[in-house]
Amino acid sequence: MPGGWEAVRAEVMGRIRARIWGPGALIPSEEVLAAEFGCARATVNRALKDLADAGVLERKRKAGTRVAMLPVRKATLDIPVIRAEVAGRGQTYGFRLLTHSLAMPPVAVAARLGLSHGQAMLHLQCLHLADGQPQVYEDRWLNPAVLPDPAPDFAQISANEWLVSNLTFVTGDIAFSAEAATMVEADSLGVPPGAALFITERCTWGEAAPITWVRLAHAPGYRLQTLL
Amino acid sequence: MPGGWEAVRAEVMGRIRARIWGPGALIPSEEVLAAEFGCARATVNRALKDLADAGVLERKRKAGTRVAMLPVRKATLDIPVIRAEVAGRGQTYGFRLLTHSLAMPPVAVAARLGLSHGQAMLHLQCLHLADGQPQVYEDRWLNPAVLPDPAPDFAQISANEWLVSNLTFVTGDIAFSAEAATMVEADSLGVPPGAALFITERCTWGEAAPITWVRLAHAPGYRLQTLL
DNA sequence: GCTTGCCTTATGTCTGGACATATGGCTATT
DNA sequence: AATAGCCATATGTCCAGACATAAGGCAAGC
Repeated sequence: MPGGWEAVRAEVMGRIRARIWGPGALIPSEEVLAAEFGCARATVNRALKDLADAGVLERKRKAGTRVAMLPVRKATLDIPVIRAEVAGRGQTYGFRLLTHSLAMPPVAVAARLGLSHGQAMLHLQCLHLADGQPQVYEDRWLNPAVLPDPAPDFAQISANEWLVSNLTFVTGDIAFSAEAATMVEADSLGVPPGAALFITERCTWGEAAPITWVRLAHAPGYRLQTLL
Repeated sequence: MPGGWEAVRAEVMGRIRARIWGPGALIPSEEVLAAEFGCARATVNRALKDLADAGVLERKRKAGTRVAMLPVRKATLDIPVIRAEVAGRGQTYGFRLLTHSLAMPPVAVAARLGLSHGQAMLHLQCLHLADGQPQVYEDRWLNPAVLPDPAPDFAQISANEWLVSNLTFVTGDIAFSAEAATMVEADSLGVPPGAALFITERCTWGEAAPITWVRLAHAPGYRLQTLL
């Protein structure tokens, strides 16, 4: 039964589907499977690791490999860069800086980034456009300590793009939710106040210091989609 | 410089951060790096593959490995099973079947699943509760062909749970958006009509036949969160 | 009975070697 | 000049063997 690690994965997956190995069941060890499939243990390892990454199997040293009780499906979605997303739809991208100031961040933001709340941050509000139509309203707080001395002109280049191409961030988190449009958002996006908006909220930290907190309010109709 | 493939990954990542290898730059071949780091090529391969999976590198045969121009960050989020999610917060899970009928699906649903629109499907509407409070309004169309002859009693077990533990699905897609609450949703969730709801829409197909289309409307306050 | 520590075992990783496969670029042909 | 075919090369995969590491379970000691 040749075909490489993908064949092994397919065979194992098949047995799980056929309920030869039901949910929670312990499956044979890598060594045994390697002998059965006539391949090296490393090949079985590759296949099982892949299934474990996908959430189908649960592996623990010594305990062995078992079929996940609840097949917690994992989806990988790539965080879109707005310009690329707009360009990908064949529309022309535009961008307008609305406000730009050094101010005290709300406690929630400072706390989230782990900054003392006596620290001023750069506050940017801007609008991303597709073919002239407002697409995303962006509200961003930026740690001034991470910027170079002649600070970039954020009226020319979107803060997001400057950051991704100048600071390779180490860690961060992202959250999605739905919220009613505030007055400002409604006004900027050209929708009635209270309209349902898709919200992306992101925090990123650099090697030592926090970098930025950003909240994106997407115009109605926005869908975040991915394969399972 | 020992330490295994994670050390190699860290070193490579460090050079990218330090802009020794800038965005778009071609980095040395696996063989060269293996010689430099004093390890086997397979170890370098493991490290580079990991960074490629994370979206930091782009690899092509013969062309070599280069630093991604736009570091498209990928986030993996695990699709929650509502019962587990509620239980995980220490709340007691509840579930109410609202309607249950065999009916013609809307064209959009049938088309999405690839069924001829002359085909009747099982239509379920139900409500998921946490400590008695409505959490999620579920609207589901289910292909009756995938059910066993004495169909499960979906008033007792949530369709979602019956499916995940009885049909290991092969493929599917999922989409997230924000929409204003319809009358029915508002009524069921106990929110004003038009409130901003977080919507999850999922399609799943089995080996041969489509299985189900489901739309979940989450009560206000719901956040889908993950690390980058 | 309860705890502590060893011992076995299954997975995780590394090595050094090999072949497979895709593909950019060169070369020879039209 | 345009095109078709070949070749060198970088990645993808595989193998057989080895050691590392975590952790379940058993046994000895308290």
